[in-house]
Amino acid sequence: MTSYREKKVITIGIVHELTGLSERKIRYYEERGLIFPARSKRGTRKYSFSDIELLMKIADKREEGVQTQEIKRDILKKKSSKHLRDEMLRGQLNAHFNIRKSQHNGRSAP
Amino acid sequence: MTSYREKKVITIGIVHELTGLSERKIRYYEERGLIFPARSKRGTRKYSFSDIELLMKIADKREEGVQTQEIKRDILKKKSSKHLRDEMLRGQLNAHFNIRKSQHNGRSAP
DNA sequence: CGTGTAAGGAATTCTGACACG
DNA sequence: CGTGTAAGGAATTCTGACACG
Repeated sequence: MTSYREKKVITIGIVHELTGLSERKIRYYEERGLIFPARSKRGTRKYSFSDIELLMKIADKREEGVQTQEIKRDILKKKSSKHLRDEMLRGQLNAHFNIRKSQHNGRSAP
Repeated sequence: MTSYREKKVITIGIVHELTGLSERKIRYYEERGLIFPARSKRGTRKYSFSDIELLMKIADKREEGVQTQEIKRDILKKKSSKHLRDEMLRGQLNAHFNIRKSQHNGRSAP
């Protein structure tokens, strides 16, 4: 999969245009560990569309008065629940295909 | 649809990193009408992932010795054949749904 | 804590031009 | 025709710091 959404290719100026956030804020959220841009060879930050979406969620939280530390926790929680979901999904798929296999083979899978 | 692929957000330096093409070449292909970056407020060029893919195709053609004018023709031809395909597809879908409608209603669609 | 700002330097981007071919 | 390069200016980005609160 090419995954344009995850590819880090957008400079901070464009991120500012797209989100309305000041460059200062964007850099600060990185400093606080909420976001992790890649770096080009000469050190300029590069963001993905996914990063931009996250930044907009962060901006919403901040407007509600939520502190960056809180937001960071939420992000980590969300991330781990996604991993969990993916693992459960994988588990179900494996079960499914094992069943299909055993039906086809007339015996249980190895 | 958000269409990350078509969104023009990538600066020429990153395009250079991604394609290996010199900035001179990238600008020249624009001058010849092969590619159409957007511009930021202060005039810096912005490219989409789609543009980058097209640039790589252009680079291949150029390596084969094809002139920019030829390449431009190919691009236009490809574009119009896509439009044609889309129109035919739309036609088929319309026909399909008209049939389904008339089956459900017991009469032909308006 | 979160954000603005002025500071200075380094890297980026732009345009129009000359070169070679 | 297609591309490199040197030129000069304008805009971008970076870091570390001070300010306010």
